[in-house]
Amino acid sequence: MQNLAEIHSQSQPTRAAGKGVPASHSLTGQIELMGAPMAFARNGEIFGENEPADYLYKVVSGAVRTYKVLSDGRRQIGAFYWPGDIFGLECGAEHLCSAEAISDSRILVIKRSAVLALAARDADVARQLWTLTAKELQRAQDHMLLLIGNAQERIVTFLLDMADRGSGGDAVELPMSRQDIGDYLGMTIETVSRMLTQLENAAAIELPTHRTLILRNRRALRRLNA
Amino acid sequence: MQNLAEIHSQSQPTRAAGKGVPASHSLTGQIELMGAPMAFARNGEIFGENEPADYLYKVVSGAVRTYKVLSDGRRQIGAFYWPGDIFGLECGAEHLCSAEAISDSRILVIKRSAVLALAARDADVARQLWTLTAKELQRAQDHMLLLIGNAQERIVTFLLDMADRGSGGDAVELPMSRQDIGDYLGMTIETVSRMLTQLENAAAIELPTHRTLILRNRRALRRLNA
DNA sequence: CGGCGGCTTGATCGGTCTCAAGTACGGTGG
DNA sequence: CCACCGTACTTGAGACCGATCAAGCCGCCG
Repeated sequence: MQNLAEIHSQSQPTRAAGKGVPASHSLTGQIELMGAPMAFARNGEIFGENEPADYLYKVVSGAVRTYKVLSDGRRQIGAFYWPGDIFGLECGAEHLCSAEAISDSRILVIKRSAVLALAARDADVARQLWTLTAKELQRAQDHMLLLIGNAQERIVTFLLDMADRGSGGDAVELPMSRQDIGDYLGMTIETVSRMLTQLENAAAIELPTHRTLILRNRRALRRLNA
Repeated sequence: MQNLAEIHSQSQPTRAAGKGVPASHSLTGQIELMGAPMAFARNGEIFGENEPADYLYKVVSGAVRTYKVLSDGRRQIGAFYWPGDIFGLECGAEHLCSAEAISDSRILVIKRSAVLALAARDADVARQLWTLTAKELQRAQDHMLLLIGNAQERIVTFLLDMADRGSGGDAVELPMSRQDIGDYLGMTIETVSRMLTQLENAAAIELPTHRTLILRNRRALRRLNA
């Protein structure tokens, strides 16, 4: 039910983009016409590290995590993707990380070869592939800055990020587990939990459900964020 | 003196590439013809964060660091660049980090507008701009993985990296200070120093000079690295 | 109602930072 | 060539933060 609602709210702007497309979104528009929607169950693998990167992906509904697993078993989550986000785009022939659905998701699956062929003819499309990768780079660099802060700074930055990417209001649905958050921020679930409790006690946030976050004092959060 | 020698050893392969250019290096070849060499003194600023990204850069001799400074004064070094490396390439209009010469350096300075114009006409050049950014992304992701390890793992990975990028032998010149290393690895200079001493005591490395590193036991290092 | 998985809370341990001296090195001038 | 100085680096002691290990709690689903 919830998924169906999400599909509607997401696919409508998509169709609109397919008609009156601003130049800067032509890749998104043209690409989507080449894509086939697919359903992935919660925790289902979308692609694995070192697999051939024959496709790229766009989230229609649900949410996705990309990650690498280190030799000692630790898992580092590289990014979370929301409806509208494109992921799995590689310049080389293989995926550099794995991707899984965080919740039941619908994903547009797009043939890479078709996109590359288009890019070879259309400089505009080529530039947008480059732009997408540059955005990923910027995201990775911001993520690096996150990892050098202390636990509180990491959590606060993360929560503000989540809120910015959500509906815009103060209530945010967190589709990922505490383990996911920990693996994204480079800390244990215990520390994640403690920091959340601490922020709740400080009246900066509220957690009516484990997966529901309400920002109560953005100003205070931004101050802690420094 | 040393600089002149470096310029020679570096500029020769460059000239060779300008003549019989493999397709996959055409950007490097064509771009260099558009560049003007410039000298930067040790610690000299090459560009600053948020400045217009009108140029991109290629190290001829010396070494370069890119970094961001956080509001609380901490500095995070994003990458080190050696002769042959290209840096400062942005997809957007502004630089996202600052860049400084680590030692006295000669840098090829290339007009971005010329490169972009070329890319708009030549799909091959466009693809190589994309490839360069994708390489940066991969580097940033590896750097993230570095930051989640403990101090010993970070140092060991760093040293092995340095050795790989050096002449290939076991002796490596480290042009950067302990502070640079610390800001790259997200730790204090004291911890950097302690880890180096510890590795030296374990006979894994040797530090005849503060800036000279000799790997004595790569196997042991790789094991610590895990 | 029972059981399981995900989350929280508590106590302790260890690693890294911080603060504070001490030391070696490179450059400069006598 | 040596003495001097300043900077960069090393070493040490103590505090603090987050990891670890171990219970306990909550919500969910059968």
